[in-house]
Amino acid sequence: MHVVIARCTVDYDGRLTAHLPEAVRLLMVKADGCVAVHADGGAYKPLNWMNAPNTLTIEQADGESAEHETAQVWHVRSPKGEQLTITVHEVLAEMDHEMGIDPGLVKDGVEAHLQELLAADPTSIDDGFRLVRREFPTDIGPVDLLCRDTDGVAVAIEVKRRGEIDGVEQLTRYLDFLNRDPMLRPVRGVFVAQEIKPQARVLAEDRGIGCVVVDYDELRGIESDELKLF
Amino acid sequence: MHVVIARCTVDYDGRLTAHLPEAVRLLMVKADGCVAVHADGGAYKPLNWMNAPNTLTIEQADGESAEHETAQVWHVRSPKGEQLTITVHEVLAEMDHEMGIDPGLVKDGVEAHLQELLAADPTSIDDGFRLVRREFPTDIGPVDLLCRDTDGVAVAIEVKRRGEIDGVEQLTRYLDFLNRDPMLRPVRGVFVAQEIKPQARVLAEDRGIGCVVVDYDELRGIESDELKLF
DNA sequence: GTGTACATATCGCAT
DNA sequence: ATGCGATGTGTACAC
Repeated sequence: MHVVIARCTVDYDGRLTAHLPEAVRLLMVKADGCVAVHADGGAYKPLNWMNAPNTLTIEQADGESAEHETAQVWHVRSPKGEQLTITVHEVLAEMDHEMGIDPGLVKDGVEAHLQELLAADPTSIDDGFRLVRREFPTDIGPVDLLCRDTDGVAVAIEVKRRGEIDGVEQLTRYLDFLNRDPMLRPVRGVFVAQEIKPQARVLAEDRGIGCVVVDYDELRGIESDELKLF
Repeated sequence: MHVVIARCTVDYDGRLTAHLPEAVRLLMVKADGCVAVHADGGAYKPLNWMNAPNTLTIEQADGESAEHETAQVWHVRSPKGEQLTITVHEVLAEMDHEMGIDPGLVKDGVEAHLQELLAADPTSIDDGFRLVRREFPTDIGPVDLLCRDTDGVAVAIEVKRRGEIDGVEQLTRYLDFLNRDPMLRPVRGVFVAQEIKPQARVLAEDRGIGCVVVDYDELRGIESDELKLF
């Protein structure tokens, strides 16, 4: 990892073109060759960047350039033809350090957990729901949960952390395919999420898809309560 | 901007919980208070982070902690109740620098520009197109452009930098809703992008949606040519 | 403030 | 490679 604080101007030409006028910024070059230009604010996203793989060549200023206060020009090029040019006018601080490979991150609390909890107790979606299968396969991908309701009617369930329009589209596609299967037909749909956006709800209801909002912590509570009973 | 390279362990508890085992990483604290933990690879996204606003308190190790090799514990807390805890075992390098406010980024070539250019001259999509409205509202969100063709028929236009299947789905939804309005019906659709992926084109054509590929530089050229006429 | 769509999104997985 | 889904998405813009 190489870190430089420098007064610089930056130009990117690739998927779009962008220009950064002269200012003091942090330049970060990682071991895999990716480069990021950070301002002193604005969350974690850099102003400009180039992902690996790419090649970095640093052109030292010759005499004439030095007159124009240019110390270095960094050329970062990717195989796809993207290009980032950093003109370094002045280096204010610098740091270099070996870091080794990171052991990586352990996460908890994402959609998979929500799906597990609902699979363990589908009645938390609607009374009498019985699980047929998790990740029920269709030609266009697996449905999160397939259940049957009290009347024995098949119910396809799409689980999301945040319910937005895309999720309704996804469930609609699954329903289209599931309803071609004479063994399953008719299949109705239920959209389950911790939060459902109004426009997603409009679209879902317009298509006869039910909407259920669930609480992750509450589900986890119910789950642990039920475990206590055994 | 404060930058530290340190052997550390990291725990995040907020929208999810996550843990990073001990390793050498770069810690970045920006002037606005946001904090990022970077590994020496993996593009520009940090392993963990906390966006502004938040408060950072650094707890120096007391004697007992020092026995366990802990030098500092950083507590980052956001008003939303998210929390990032960085246990610093050893500081390997450090850097601190004032950078001032960044003058900001000038971008060119994003969808908004494309939409502006097309709104200014819809005939670059098809001869005789007249603009009715940009961001024409529907119950499920705004359509990029609504035009009328030479026959006075309404045309909904979805603009994308890169035309993929999602964009066709989006336009299809708008068309479904627009075609319920007796004042507009019938509404046809045109999908406009700098590049249209083959599968997106197949889907669009299957649904009777037209596809138009436009060249950004050329549009800008036409635009400046027309400006010259005035 | 809320809600929606865009992003040089990134990232991972399956085909 | 391409498509598709998830992300602690983040961010700007409209209502």
